[in-house]
Amino acid sequence: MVSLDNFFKSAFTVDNVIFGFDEGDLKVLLIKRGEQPFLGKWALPGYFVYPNEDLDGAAVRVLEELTGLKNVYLEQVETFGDVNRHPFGRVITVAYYSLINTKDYILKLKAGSIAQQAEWVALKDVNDIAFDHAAILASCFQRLQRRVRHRPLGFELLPKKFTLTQLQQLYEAILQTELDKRNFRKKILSMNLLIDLKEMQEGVAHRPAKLYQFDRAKYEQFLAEGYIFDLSESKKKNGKKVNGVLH
Amino acid sequence: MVSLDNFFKSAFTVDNVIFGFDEGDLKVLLIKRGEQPFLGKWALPGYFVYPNEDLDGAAVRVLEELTGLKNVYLEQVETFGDVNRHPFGRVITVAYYSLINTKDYILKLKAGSIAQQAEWVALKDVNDIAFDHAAILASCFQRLQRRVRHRPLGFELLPKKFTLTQLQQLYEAILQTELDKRNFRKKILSMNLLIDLKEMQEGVAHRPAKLYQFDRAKYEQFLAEGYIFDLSESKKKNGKKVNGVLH
DNA sequence: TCAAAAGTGTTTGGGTTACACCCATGA
DNA sequence: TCATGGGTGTAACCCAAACACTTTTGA
Repeated sequence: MVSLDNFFKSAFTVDNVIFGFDEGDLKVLLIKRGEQPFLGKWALPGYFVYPNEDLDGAAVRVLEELTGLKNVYLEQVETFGDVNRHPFGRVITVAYYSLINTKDYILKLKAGSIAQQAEWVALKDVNDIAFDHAAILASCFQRLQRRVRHRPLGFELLPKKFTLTQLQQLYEAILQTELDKRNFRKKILSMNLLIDLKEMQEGVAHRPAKLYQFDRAKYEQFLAEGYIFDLSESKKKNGKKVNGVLH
Repeated sequence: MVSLDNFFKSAFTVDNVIFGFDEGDLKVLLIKRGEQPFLGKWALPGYFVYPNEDLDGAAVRVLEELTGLKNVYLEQVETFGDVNRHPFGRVITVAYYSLINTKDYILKLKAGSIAQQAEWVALKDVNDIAFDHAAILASCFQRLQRRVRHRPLGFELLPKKFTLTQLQQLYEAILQTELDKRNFRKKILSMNLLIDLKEMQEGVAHRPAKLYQFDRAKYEQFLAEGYIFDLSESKKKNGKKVNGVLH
């Protein structure tokens, strides 16, 4: 039997996939690393978890140090622990993703930060990032795609006031499909989670759209009452619907 | 800036929620701990991850050392890292669950194993277990409940040959609901993932049931073709169906 | 008046639900 | 012959999907 001391030589980090939505594209916030290893390379923001800090706390800290944002949607996804994933020793990393409204975002790069610079990169343009971050990003994106079918998360990525078309474009970006405008509006409005602000877009060169706001209070009330939101769309293959199986 | 050395003083473990199905109940395999901390207390099987071992590998090892089983369904769920969750120092744990057929199971308790004994405990009878294992168990069970709606996992928990009633009882145990017999059979059979073995139950004091087997080859073929299985049942609240929202 | 995006209803098909009685076997 | 669980079909309903034209604004 090995002495337990041999096990207390590891470290762990959190890495945070920060999603934002801008110009019709789903984007991720990447940093240019200001430290070894992978100095100067693009990577997901992340850092070691401090001894007196729990995992969620570390994820919040990483996000806050970089963006100044607190109280945003944050969810743990998966832990990556390949033996040689970090050149400095045994380091496993707990991956989180968060959803922020890019309009709220103010880039904060502290002196001595792990990041030299930070940049929003469209998901499809991400390539060659440090560590196993490509796998982490893929896993988090997949989780987001699933979650968004069952919970009204889209609003986290939009400004307070938004149009239904913006919301639809966001869902299309996340789900990587096209959605039918009329059906989308019917479903979204049937949730009863949108407040019609009785305001209009201004200064657009076409018919202005109505502005809506997410009714967070009502959502939390629904949750408390035990309602389950299932935003799922059915899945098809070759235009043929695949049957559900249970019940 | 702290020296990185300060971070390399932690350890991590895996804990494994091993589900089995027996006598109409969903059960978990618990061990009586043969080591400090929590010596003599019931806990989930788990152990430190060795320096040369990745996380999935450690989960497989823990399972295999205890049950002798390999190649079973195993899925990482969540990582728990509260600062004081382990009395010996900073130890985070990666939680997995696995699904096994209790008929295949042969308890192996090696000398010097971390377990003094092991026992199948019905989910509802689990109480007062070591560490934060209650939270881990809850998280894994929740994951199982979700997964089983979308993937044909039930078969992992049954003997090779089973009856439709056994399968239904299993789903009822996992989902903690009652299911309609006729509708359940219709859906399950419409999956086309069951092989009718043309055999019958024997020695039962009632009309014998047909035996079926899961068609794993066809399932994998379907997966490869991109089919998505959605075994979801709709959710109700007060008998009123809650609308889906997307598309 | 033109371009651009907003906004709006109806029909159809398929899947989910609810529901009750006869069958085969061993005791 | 009785108790026990096995096995089967249909009708109603609801939701998802498909689909096209009019409206409003700024340029």
